[in-house]
Amino acid sequence: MNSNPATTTPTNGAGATEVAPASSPTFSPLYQQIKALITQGLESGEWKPGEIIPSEVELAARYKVSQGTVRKAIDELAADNLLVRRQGKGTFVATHNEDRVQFRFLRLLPDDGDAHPHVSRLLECRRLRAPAEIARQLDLKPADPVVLIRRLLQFDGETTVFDEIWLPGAVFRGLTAERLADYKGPLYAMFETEFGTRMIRASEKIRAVAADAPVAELLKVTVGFPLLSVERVSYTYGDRPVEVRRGWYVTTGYYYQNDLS
Amino acid sequence: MNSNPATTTPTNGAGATEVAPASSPTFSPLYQQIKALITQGLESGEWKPGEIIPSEVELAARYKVSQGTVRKAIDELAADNLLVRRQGKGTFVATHNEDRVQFRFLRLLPDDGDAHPHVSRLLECRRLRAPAEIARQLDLKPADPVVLIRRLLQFDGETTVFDEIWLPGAVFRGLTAERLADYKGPLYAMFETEFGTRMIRASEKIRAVAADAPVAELLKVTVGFPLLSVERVSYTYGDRPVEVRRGWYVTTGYYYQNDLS
DNA sequence: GAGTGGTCTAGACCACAGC
DNA sequence: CTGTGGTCTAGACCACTCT
Repeated sequence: MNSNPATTTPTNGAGATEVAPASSPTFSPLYQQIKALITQGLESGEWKPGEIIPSEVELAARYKVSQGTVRKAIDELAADNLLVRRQGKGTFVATHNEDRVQFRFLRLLPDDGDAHPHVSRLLECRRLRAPAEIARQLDLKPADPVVLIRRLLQFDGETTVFDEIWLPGAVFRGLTAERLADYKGPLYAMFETEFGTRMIRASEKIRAVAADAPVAELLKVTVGFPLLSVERVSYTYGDRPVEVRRGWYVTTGYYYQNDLS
Repeated sequence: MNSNPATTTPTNGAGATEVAPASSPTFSPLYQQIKALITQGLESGEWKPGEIIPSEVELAARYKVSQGTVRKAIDELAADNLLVRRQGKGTFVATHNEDRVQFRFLRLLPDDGDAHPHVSRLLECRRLRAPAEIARQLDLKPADPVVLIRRLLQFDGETTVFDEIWLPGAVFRGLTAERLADYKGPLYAMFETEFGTRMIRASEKIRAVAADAPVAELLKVTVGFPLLSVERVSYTYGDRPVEVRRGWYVTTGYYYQNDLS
């Protein structure tokens, strides 16, 4: 039938000319099945972030479909930011490392100019049992182990962001303050290279809140000062949540940039 | 050569088998030229919002290209939300009217549930000369005529949003408080059907600010209360700015939803 | 020159909507 | 049944990159 791409080859076309049998109630186009197969390869680690994947011709041969079908599958994966096409070179697995795609997840910009390297200052990194709300958002059982990271971000020397980051303990097993402090570059790059967990997408809830005493002191503002509250849940392959991040942003001189299209 | 799609037909292929001459320094794919031609048809009003455009076969014949090339052009226009494909029916010009695509531009959601019809209360609508900053953002000359709309939005009876909306006076010539009050439905739908100006995309700068006295009174909060400040510039065809909107949102019980992907 | 992705074509067939 | 968009194929050629 036309439903189970869990095997190595797509379900259509034992022969070459035969195409979608279709008419089944759960019809799925061939290229969607190919897309799922490629995603499996990404998820299983067959092709790692930054690496090149086989050429379209090779994949077409492997999956016994035409190059055009592979192309359409890759097109969608590239649109989803899972793959990156480079004409003349090949197709690569997207990575949080050597990319200026970090402005995809940190959208705080200065009122003037644009570029802004930031410095992270780690406050703590400890393991504890998940509070009920965090467990719910991470799809864990209550009291499952989690890692809590608290940190400050400075832009041009100004303390601008306070983050509380919650991660499932089972996935981030060897994560310690030392390893965090040693690592250069964005957190998501570390998660990807050190723990094999790649953030694919995120969903944010944004509010304006008044600074309470502890946060006010960290961000060097007065109690009651208006802060941008950003609550983010990040997802990896299969839409599995793997991070809850609660951020408090000082938005004097900086703003959160968003494009509606 | 391969550069001027301002004429009625694409620049490639006088014959049928001849394809892109290319090798020119300003190479542009055929489907991009088709895309530009279709966009012209949208902008000129040849096909109006909500209407159906010619079938792929027809367009292919008109432009003297293959159906596949037209298809790729339409695919991109649909991805940009300028067109909407409906299998079995045809391809339609996107519209702000009969669509639940209004949640694309108003992203305030209640903490529980999801749906939320809102009521608009018009405070004023008057014409004046553009302040320097507004003129700059709307790409007008200082002191050019503009329309200023001030209004409140209520969700479930709660006053949640105060908006100041600036529009170029030349485009919105007959816009009055009466017409605004009479019109049912979202503003962008009215702009589209009454003034032929369709909003395509928008860019927002979001901050947390303290309510000042006038805004606090309108939103029924205390002075200094944290509000979400949303400054939006909206664009129509050709990336021409046609609206500046400054909103103040009460985010207790509501949040601004954003997806990073 | 060889290999990669990118474009374009032509033709076949399928899924869906409306008559 | 007809017309629409949606899928799939096969082949040709172009643009880009590296050797």
